[in-house]
Amino acid sequence: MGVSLKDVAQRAGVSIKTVSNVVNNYPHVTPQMRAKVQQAIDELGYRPNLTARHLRKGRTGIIAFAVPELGNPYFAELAGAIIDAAAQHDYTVLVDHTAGLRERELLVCQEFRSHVIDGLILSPIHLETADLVARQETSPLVLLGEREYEAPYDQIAIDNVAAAREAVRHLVGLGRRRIAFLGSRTDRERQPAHLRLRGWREELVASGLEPAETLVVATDGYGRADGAAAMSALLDRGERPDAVFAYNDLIALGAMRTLIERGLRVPDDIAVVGFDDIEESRFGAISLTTVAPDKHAIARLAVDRLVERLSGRSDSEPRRISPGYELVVRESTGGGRTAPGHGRDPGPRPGDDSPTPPPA
Amino acid sequence: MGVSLKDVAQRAGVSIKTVSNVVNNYPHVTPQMRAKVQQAIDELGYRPNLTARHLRKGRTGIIAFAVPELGNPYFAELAGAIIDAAAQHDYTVLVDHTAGLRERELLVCQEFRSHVIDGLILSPIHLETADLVARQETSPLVLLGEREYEAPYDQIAIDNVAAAREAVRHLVGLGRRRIAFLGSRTDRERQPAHLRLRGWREELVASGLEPAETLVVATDGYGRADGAAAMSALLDRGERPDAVFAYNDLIALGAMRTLIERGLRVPDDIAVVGFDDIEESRFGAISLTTVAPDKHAIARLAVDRLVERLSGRSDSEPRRISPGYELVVRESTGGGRTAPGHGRDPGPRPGDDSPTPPPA
DNA sequence: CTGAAAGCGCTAACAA
DNA sequence: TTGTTAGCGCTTTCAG
Repeated sequence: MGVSLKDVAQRAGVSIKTVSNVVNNYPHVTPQMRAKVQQAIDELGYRPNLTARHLRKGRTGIIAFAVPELGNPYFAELAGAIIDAAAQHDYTVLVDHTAGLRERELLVCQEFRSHVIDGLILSPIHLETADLVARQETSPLVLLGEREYEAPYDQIAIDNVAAAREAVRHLVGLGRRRIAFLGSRTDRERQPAHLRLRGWREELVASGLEPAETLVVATDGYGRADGAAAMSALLDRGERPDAVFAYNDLIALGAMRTLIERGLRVPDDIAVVGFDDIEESRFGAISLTTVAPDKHAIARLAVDRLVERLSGRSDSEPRRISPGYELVVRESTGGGRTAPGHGRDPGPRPGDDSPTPPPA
Repeated sequence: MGVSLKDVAQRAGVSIKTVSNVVNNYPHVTPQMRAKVQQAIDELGYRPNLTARHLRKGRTGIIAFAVPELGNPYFAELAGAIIDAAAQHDYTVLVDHTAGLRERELLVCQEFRSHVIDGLILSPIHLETADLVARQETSPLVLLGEREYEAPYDQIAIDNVAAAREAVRHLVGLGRRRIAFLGSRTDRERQPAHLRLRGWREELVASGLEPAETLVVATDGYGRADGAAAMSALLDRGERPDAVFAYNDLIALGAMRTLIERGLRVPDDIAVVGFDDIEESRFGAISLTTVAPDKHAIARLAVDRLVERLSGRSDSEPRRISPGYELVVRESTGGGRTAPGHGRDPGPRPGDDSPTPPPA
């Protein structure tokens, strides 16, 4: 086995407590004592057993971040931001993915590494309010993502309806009239409130246009292939939209690929808007207009909220917090061909951080 | 504090051991005893404290995977594969990123979460052989990535030189003569063996072409913006390559973006080849020809190797293992416009799994 | 400023 | 089949 405090103490001829003091940088240790102990530590190659420390202290300094799919750049980018935000508070992040399976989402939020992770940030897809309400685990949980829950947990999400409406408004402003929505869900379970779809509907109505259900295409997943397939399906059944608003960037990118393959011009024939602002969207042959949630704000808010609860500094009511977002106009809707990654960072619009009626 | 075994035992009126037996599904427990205990567990909402279990057992079931940047889809995709592979062995993965900083790479491989992670899979960039040799930490380490080390650790990496040569050969076979390399490093430290660059050089020479150093462009990082900048720099200094081989897909994608912005046609004017086969490469307006390492094989091999050492089943010599790869020809080099994601999965070529001279 | 001892919650001998 | 008990390595009172 490894070298323990006891071994070091023996070697240095001091008590275990003294070694502990040195290891933990306890201030009141005489320099010569410190030196002596340090030497023993070095000689033996001692490294503290964090597991034991965790057991003793009742916390580990590890938080988990669970996403549907790491292969989706949005979540990968978000994970990176969360790792950084957590590091600022001396927390390490354990990233897991649920593969978009309800079962795994349940597992993660119920009994995942109990007592090993201090808290959890979860971006669910299939979880229902009831699942959350039935949650046994007592460690703090912060929810991310598009869905809203009536459960007593903090939720960090941009105003999806407003953002979707802004995207659609942009298309309408461009003179588009037949605007399709790609990425509605096909779950057999009751269709959850789809905020982005609702935004599409509301804005069309507000603009005096009819939200034609024939222009709504469901997808199985949220990837490029799903977007490509959805676009094909739409075209194949004879629909000719003049614009497409996709649930996310990947679906939008897949759809664009299909359009190009079929010889349709973007944005001339069909304009495309996505959602997420993954880096890829800035660099495609045709850069993508998209709703850009402020990922760093989301990460920071989620981690801050979690850490606050962890530190017992806050037992306030759970809140819904809305970080900022902005619509980034690029070539796929006729936006200027600005060099990607340059000259377009006005900063996201300020989010609404004010308390909202607690979800439960 | 939480509910412990003792609490449950008390409640059920049995000993602590009996509860432990139930929790661990120890077979020899009478059904009625099991039921009684289970009831107490449910009533109290008991969940085992894994930290205590870890301390007792000396292992945690957690392995770490450290990559330079999660924002790079290659690493995100690989992380997903590793999480899945680890789950098969009942291991959980803690993903961390080093932000491409040498300091963080050192930290991760030296004292990262000591005794909390059972082992580490690391994809380094800046680490030197000497760093590895000086490593104190005794937990198993498996290395991934392009660099080769003379250190006593398992290394999983495709044959980068051969793969690069195959990519260049493909371009030469297309009649290209002025083939640029994008993504050489600009580190102030001594330039490490750059296998892909070496492959470029070797293949050009073998083809009777001269590897013109003016066609090699260094980049600061490995992202799309770096690729775009490198391509711009090359064109700005008046070079007119007829093909580009990039260190990775992101650089290739960025370069393509620049070419399109400047009105150059891909592949007609300039053909482009990348490396990594990230999903994005299949779905761009112009799909990207690329070297596709077998990510799932890499993940599986890395995890298997680590788990083997963890279980003490193997204290064999560290090995270099080369998983398979394949060159996927797509539109950026004039490949047929096959629908993305379809009809092109002959499976990677078999890798060389035979033992090679141990790295140390 | 340093030492002795208790105990975090669990597992695994060993006993009964 | 179930109970008792001794630690895993650490932090933390409480004395000295």
